[in-house]
Amino acid sequence: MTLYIYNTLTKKKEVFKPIAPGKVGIYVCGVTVYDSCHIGHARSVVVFDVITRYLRNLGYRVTYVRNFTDIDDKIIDRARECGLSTRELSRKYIQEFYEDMDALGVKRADYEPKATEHISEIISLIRRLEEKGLAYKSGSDVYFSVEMFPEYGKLSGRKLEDMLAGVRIEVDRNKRNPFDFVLWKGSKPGEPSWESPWGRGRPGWHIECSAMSCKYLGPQFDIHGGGEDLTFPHHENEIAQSEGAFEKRFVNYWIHNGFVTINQEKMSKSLGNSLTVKELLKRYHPEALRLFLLSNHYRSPIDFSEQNMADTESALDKVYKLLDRIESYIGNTGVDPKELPPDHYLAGVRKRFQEAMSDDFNTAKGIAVLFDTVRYLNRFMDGLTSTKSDQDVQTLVWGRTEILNIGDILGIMREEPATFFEKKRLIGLEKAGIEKATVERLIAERAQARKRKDWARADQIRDQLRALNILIEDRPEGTVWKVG
RNA sequence: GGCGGCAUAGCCAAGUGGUAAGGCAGCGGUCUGCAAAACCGUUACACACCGGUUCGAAUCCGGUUGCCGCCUCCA
Repeated sequence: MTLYIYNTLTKKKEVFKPIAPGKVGIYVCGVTVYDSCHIGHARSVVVFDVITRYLRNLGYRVTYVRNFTDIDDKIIDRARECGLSTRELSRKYIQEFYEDMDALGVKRADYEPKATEHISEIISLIRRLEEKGLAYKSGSDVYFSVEMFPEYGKLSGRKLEDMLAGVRIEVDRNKRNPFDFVLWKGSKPGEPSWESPWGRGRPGWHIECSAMSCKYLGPQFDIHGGGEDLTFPHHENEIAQSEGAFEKRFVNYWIHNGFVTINQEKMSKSLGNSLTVKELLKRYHPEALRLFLLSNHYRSPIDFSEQNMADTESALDKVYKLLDRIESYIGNTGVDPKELPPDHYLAGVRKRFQEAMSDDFNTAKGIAVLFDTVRYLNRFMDGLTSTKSDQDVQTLVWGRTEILNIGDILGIMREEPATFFEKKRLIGLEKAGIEKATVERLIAERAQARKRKDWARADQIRDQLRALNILIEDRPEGTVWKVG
């Protein structure tokens, strides 16, 4: 199936053609590790996790690189505040990043390079730029000269003249042009630094990505991603550095994800509305967060709100309920899904999902296919009679396989239904501050009342539970409950 | 000021030059001791507004309004 990708560079959806047939090299800008990850970081990481999963599902051999920026001004400032070394601080937040992203079911990248571990690559790249006349030393710093790179601005669609007209950058005397950016920054006493041909210092922000992407993917590769805010200046500068140094096209497809807003407001420290992943994981099932992040197209903004999360949770429950329903029907029949009955609807599911995902990774559309399938299977089960036929069981096994296959790509439906609902209950109890034993005692009591057909008492207990925000559901095999 | 994006039902959100996916919520029904869940049915004076192109546009073009992002560290 033809994969289309919207390319920020051309502002068009293009047919994806890898440089080497069957292989894809992808580099995504990771986080600067000076603070906890927020939901915006999570979106970017989850989106590119799904993109790489999907590329692999299509059969590509993917080399996925996602970096950590572990040295820069913010890290230095923050480390000073915390009384830690920059190394200690960045380690702490890298560990936290992994805790958060593991919980969200994000797979590790193939390479996760850190800037501080690639100083020599960075230095040799800067030297190369210097040799080509694209970089100059000024004071204790080394800058990239944007005027020496005629295509500067091609990614973000800006022209130097235009930008200069509305310049808001304070003029830096060290720079020849206000848009020149630092490649190597001389260090002040007490700052972390490395030896270099220009004296002790540290790399500028942009150069690490040029140096590390080249090391792991070569000077030219297929896909480069990141948040949309990175388009300018970061990615623009990466292009200038890499194409300036190697004189060939750096990246074929640029992918940028949109932002997360909180109740329609931009998330920012000054508004005090940033939501950390760690905090959110206490309130929501990780897969609900993940499904929420994938429910809009990756390039559109997505608004986080209690309401939107509640909707997403209900939607996710619906899929797990179906899986639960299927499992309790088929039991451990050990049916081999290879001997599948003809079912035209189920036969088309995979293709429809692929069509959605191949259209610029349209997860929202793909999720619609998932729910269509859920409805189909629920309807199918409604029509089942009490005599279990092999044919029916096989159809359900097939259906479940298709659901789980979609789940594999989106990174959801990773749990057994029973585990999922149990985890949700625990999160709910935690939020509501209720003991599990209390709930179970009341349900047992109600079961007794129901047994002797004391409906008044049974309903009274149900109301009591409802007051605690516990909702119950009587099934043939017993009563189940959840936190509302 | 420059560049770009978005405006679809109560809410969230896809999509297409030929007359609107999916989710949530609501209502009616089946089911249930009653509920819940699930399913069935139902819910858009037609897709911000005004022009234009077209046999036909919400989908293409131009303009207007509103919202947002980037241009400074930022996913």
